[in-house]
Amino acid sequence: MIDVRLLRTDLDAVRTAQARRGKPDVLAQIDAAVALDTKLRDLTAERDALRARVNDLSKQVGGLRKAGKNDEAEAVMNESRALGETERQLQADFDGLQAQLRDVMLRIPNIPHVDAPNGGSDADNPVIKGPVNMPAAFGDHQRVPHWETATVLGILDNERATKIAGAMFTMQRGLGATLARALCQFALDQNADAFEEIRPPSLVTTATLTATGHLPKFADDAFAIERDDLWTIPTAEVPLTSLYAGEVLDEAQLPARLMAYTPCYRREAGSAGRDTRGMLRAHEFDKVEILAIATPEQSPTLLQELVGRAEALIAALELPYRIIEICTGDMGGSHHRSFDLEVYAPGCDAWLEVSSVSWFSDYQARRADIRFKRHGQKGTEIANTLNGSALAVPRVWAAILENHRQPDGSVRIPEVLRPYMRGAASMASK
RNA sequence: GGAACGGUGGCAGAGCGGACAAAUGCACCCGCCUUGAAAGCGGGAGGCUCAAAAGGCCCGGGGGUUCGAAUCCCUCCCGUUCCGCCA
Repeated sequence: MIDVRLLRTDLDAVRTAQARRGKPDVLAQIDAAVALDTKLRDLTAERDALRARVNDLSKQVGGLRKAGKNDEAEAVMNESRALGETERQLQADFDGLQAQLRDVMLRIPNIPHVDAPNGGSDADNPVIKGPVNMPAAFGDHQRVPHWETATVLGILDNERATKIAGAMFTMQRGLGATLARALCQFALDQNADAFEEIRPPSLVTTATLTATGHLPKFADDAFAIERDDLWTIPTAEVPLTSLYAGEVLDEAQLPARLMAYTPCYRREAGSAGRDTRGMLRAHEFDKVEILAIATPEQSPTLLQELVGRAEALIAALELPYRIIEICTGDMGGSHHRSFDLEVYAPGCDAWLEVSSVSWFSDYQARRADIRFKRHGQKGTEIANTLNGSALAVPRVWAAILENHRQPDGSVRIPEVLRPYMRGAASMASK
């Protein structure tokens, strides 16, 4: 959520910034929020004055009773009783308005960072680095889609995954499964110097999924376990962001750096029929996420650090990549500023998004109620959150199969992964 | 799933219808004392809302009773222990 106070103090700035997203309905939501907020504040003043009166009368009753003046006490009680009726009515109105305001506020997106590039769609995302590791030319042996190579090598069995779980599920076998696990372990180990490893729940409550901004707007994208009122997580961002929800952290604890490997579940509603082959899109996949909870001042540096860490992993895997910045029209609703890391897959002839690193300013932290206290200062302040995929398995898995495919049809395993694959240097058909 | 007992400030823990934002201890901050520190003594300090003051709200969440609820009632959630089941 953005701070409601911004609507009162900097309405024009909010409008201008939100207009950069190019979503007309957002401006309408802002107007609605302003109207509700104004009414709510008037009502609050009215209700509080009434309450003050009731509180005062109640105290009088206590005093009169003790003094034995029961008749006078009775009169005051009657007056207070009458006011109580009005108070209850005002409170009911208040509750209704507040719920409406919250509902609108939850749907208003974050304010883009001043440096986020303007643009209307992903076509406008500028490439800010790369291509890196791009060979002058790819060999014919690399122009083979990973699903063909994987089938020949017997390391991917999506037909049986479909038999077991339905369309859009994948299943790796043998060294293919080992490779998926190796990528996760590698990503965790590479970031263990600065991040605490967490193994969080992958099923979460509605409140937790709301904190990150996935609800209420994107309910269709998540699997719901209705009987138990739980949701499957689309990313480890969800449980990690809420790890300190409702808590007040000491300034010295920041930045808190957390990382987690989790399975990720996405319904991919609206994507039926797209990327049906191979590993490019699935309902369930593995990912290692790195995340920071920080002060606003620490955030810009952390954002660069997270991008750098994601980049280092891809570079170590000897894959061609580039970094793009997400423009205002393509940015996620919770995002303040974000960058994507794309890997080139010669077999598919496509740039695959393998990592997305974002700064959420205080948008998620306000929803999750994560605050911190500065030394020597009164009060608390909303924290900032940032996160990024250190490594998302499926597309990296696919890119390895395509980039590292050898003329003889085998796939070379990058050096850095071999210790995680029982020393295997390549995957070849039997 | 069943039973019992709990959920109060950063932590521990009292309060169980009327001046309770809430005793006390620990931790914390500021003084005094001291060469410095500890101990001791004195003082301070919760969060949210409001531009601020006033006011209001917050004793797990929600609802109810009452002139008045941390305190009584209902309900949900969470925790601990025991039983059952189980990887």
